[in-house]
Amino acid sequence: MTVPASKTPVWRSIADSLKREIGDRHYVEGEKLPTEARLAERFGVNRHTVRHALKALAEDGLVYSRRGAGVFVLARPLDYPLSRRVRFHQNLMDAGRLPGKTMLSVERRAASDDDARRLRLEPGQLVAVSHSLSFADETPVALAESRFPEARLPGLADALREASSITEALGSVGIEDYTRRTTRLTATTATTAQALHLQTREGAPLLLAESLSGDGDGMPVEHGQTWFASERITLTLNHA
Amino acid sequence: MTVPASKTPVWRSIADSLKREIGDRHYVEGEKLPTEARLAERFGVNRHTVRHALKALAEDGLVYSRRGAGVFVLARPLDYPLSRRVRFHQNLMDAGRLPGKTMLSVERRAASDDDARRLRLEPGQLVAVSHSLSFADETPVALAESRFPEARLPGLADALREASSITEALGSVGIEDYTRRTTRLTATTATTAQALHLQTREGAPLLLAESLSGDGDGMPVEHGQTWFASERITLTLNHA
DNA sequence: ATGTATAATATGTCTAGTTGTATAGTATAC
DNA sequence: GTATACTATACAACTAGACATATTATACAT
Repeated sequence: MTVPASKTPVWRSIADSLKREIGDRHYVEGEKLPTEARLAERFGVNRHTVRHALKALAEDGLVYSRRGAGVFVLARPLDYPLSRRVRFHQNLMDAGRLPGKTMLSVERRAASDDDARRLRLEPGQLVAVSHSLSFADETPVALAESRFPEARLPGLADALREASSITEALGSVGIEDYTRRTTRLTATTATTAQALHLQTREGAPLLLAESLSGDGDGMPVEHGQTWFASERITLTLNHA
Repeated sequence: MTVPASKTPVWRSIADSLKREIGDRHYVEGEKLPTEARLAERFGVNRHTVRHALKALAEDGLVYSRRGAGVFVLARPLDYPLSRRVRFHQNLMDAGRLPGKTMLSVERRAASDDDARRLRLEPGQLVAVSHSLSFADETPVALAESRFPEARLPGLADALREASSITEALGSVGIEDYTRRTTRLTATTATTAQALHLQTREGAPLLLAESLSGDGDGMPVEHGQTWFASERITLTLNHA
């Protein structure tokens, strides 16, 4: 259900943060750290909490303080927490176009009010719903649920079941050209089921892209949600 | 001592009561609720029962609590368009929200290898580093850490400290026009410190946008990371 | 230049109050 | 029996403000 609550006190994470910065030479030996008040502002905590963190650093012999003057760097830590950013650097431009895609299921069902509004159908008309899993080099990176206006594009559900790609399936029902209209991005955490598919842990950060695609005339042809395993993938936008 | 046998638990009716009061603007955005102890007194229950009710409100995103400080009222979610020319203030005002930004800290320090590569400096040259927090109607929505090539734009750190916006600060050192070159999007979960700033819980989903902006000639002027409180904001891409 | 008074900053200490968490216990409903 | 709802107590973690004390920066007189 919930992410295992790490019970690291705030002051400790602040201490680690400063330790890392000293280790990375953001502050050099002899240099004065920002004042307690500024650090408190920066970390969004009370001055006393910062003092607690600084006390820990002082006890480690990393800094020392002089009343009225400031806090100064004494030495670098022998070892400090490694910087995060150990990431898979997978570049992809367009959400949902990845090599390696497995169709998990394709169903036909009546459009919900929401589906109908987005796909410009009447509630109750048929929509094709597909669930799919995308891979990059055998590793699952994205889980998608897409809805198509089956009522307007009869035979699409069957085509989706047989075709090897969405583009191909759409082509077989007469849509030669479809483009993404909008994408809305948020972050979520993985449910149990999502974690299973994406081979990650429950509560892992996921990037959720909700998209709407249309044909050349702007008529919607697909509306769906794609969950990316954020630890394995990065969406890159080139504002060219 | 006799409690009337009702089907709904006491904590739920307390939650409903508070919910109604917040809805009725009895308590406004950002305002602090009475302490748990006082609420317990007022409703004639144990503090833990009040806590149970407050937990429900927090899960609905209505309130947020800070240990040692109190419980505060939050605001509603909103949409945030991502485009080449990122103008936070304009976007929020278009959405009918009152934008705000507070500079948490501005420092100058030596560029790390990573900073240097991205900003096209030599390692060790000066970079200006700012931490800032953006608001919509008093509710924090984004936390940012930005790095600027101070070596190439002397005086920028001071300008950032005084100016009311990044655009203004860059303008004062001769950068009239800057645009976003790339944005990389991932999802993460909130660390303790991030949760504090964004007034959310530890482990809450965050949308992380890493961006690189350049001037008219393509020379980098800013490189930074922005963490969006995903429960309060959605990034929207218009593939126009 | 040098010394001095003064204001502004910065850290040190103290008191009080608030939320977070852990543990234990009681009554009631199913 | 065993959850569920609630009470009771204690302590940890953090905030908030006030004030003392040490240091630095500034202005000014000499």
